[in-house]
Amino acid sequence: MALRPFKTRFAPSPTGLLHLGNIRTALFNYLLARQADGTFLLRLEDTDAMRGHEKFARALEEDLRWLGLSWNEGPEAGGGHAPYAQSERGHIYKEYFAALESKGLAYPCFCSEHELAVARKTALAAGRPPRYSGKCRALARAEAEARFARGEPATLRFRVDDGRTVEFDDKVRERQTFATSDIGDFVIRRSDGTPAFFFCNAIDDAVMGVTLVVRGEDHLTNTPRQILLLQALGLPVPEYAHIALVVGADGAPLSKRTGSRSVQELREAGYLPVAINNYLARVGHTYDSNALMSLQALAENFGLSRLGRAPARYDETQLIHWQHEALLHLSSAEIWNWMEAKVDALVPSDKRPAFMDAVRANVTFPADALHWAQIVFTDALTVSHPARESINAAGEEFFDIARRALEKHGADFKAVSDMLRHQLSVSGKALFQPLRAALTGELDGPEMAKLLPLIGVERARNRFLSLSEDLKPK
RNA sequence: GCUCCCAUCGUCUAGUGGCCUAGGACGCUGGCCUCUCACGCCGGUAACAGGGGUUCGAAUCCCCUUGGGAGCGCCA
Repeated sequence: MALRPFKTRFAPSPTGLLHLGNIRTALFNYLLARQADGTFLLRLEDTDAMRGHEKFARALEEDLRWLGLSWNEGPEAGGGHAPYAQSERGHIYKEYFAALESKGLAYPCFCSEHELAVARKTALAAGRPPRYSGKCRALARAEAEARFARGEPATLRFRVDDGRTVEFDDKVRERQTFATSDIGDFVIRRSDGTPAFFFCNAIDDAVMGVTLVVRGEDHLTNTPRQILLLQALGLPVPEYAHIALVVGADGAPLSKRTGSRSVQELREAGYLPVAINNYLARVGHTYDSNALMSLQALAENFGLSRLGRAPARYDETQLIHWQHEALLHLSSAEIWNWMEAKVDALVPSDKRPAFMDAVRANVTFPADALHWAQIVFTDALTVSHPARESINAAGEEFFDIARRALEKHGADFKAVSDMLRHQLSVSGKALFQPLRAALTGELDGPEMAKLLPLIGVERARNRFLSLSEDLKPK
């Protein structure tokens, strides 16, 4: 085979939102292409018009771009193999159907769906693999044409002869051997004339010059069929790498039940792309370094040989770890940008740097930032149960003195707490906890010395005042 | 049911016959720092699924069992 430029691809079907498993496959393909300075191709597998929706295609492209997984061939990016949506490539598949038929490698099958379903069921019940019987294999050409003429629907089946083996070297799983007798004749064109997924997928990979297909392990047993198809057509066969699937915390396939979320949901929750990429690149794959890496570094150090072969579990606590790491690397401007408009509206522009400085170590998601912004810059205060207990334990006098300290020293937290310490002879927890509780409604959070000036004397004073009122014996 | 794949701390993993009294990361946890939480630093907890072989020697090789995953469609 002539040396062809390195090309990987991601070929999702736009029938729903992208989830972590999909994205991981996309990431690996992207990383490999980038590492080899090759091409990362995006193709939309929308063969089934009923389920493939334009809006999902757009969402998927947006997700990919957001993660930084830009494709250099495909929709919008262009390239020499357009169109990149299978729904628009019918004429290409048609040619290959014809080629196969003329070589006698494919034949029409008039078996009804119902008939096949029954056969499958009985085979299963009898402990046999549910393969196609080959009933229409030997149909005379004349008979087939007569039935066509009568308007009988037929699928087109690819002929797979028994007694051969198909072998290939999987880049992750190494040598794979399959017996053709385990495969059986399979449908490549549905009775409504649309091409089957298997078929388009293989043809497009070959025709588009894909040299390495990295996909989920669920496609492993599809591979020999596709190889047979490509060989029959004299098309180049790409190399394959089948990666283990990601499963949920319970070891079962990933689902919403097990906490898996769509990329869109993760984005909305405020996860950073670099966090997601670093996490995903380490699920079932390992790097020497535990540091946060850019896509470039992730690509440079990626290796199919460093991939595990067992299904890996999705673990959100590790995703959150990478989110923390990612946050640490952001500049103030970037953090500010990351926090949402809601936060923006609450924080006076001259207080932004101080607010960011005070709060950033305590923030994992924009929602956390919003929470602190509300505490600091709005009058309303929700007091948590433990904070309330701490306040009650401190008592009325505590907050009277706190108020006076504030009036005397202003928003100087150290001076305020010192005054309380001396006048009430309290220190440590008994001193600081009620102060924090009264001022923020929480028992933990950013440094008070930083928060108090932001809250301001007026608002702080009101909080102390209203507590003194509440706690006054009736 | 049949075929294929897989199996190291709770999780992601390092480990390819002696360097393993099994290493790292996340989590959890003790300490320091400290008003708290977080950050940071220093510790700790915790695994070779089970059973047979092979070998001077096995996490590493073989077999069986168990467990998990995938496929067997006119789904993608």
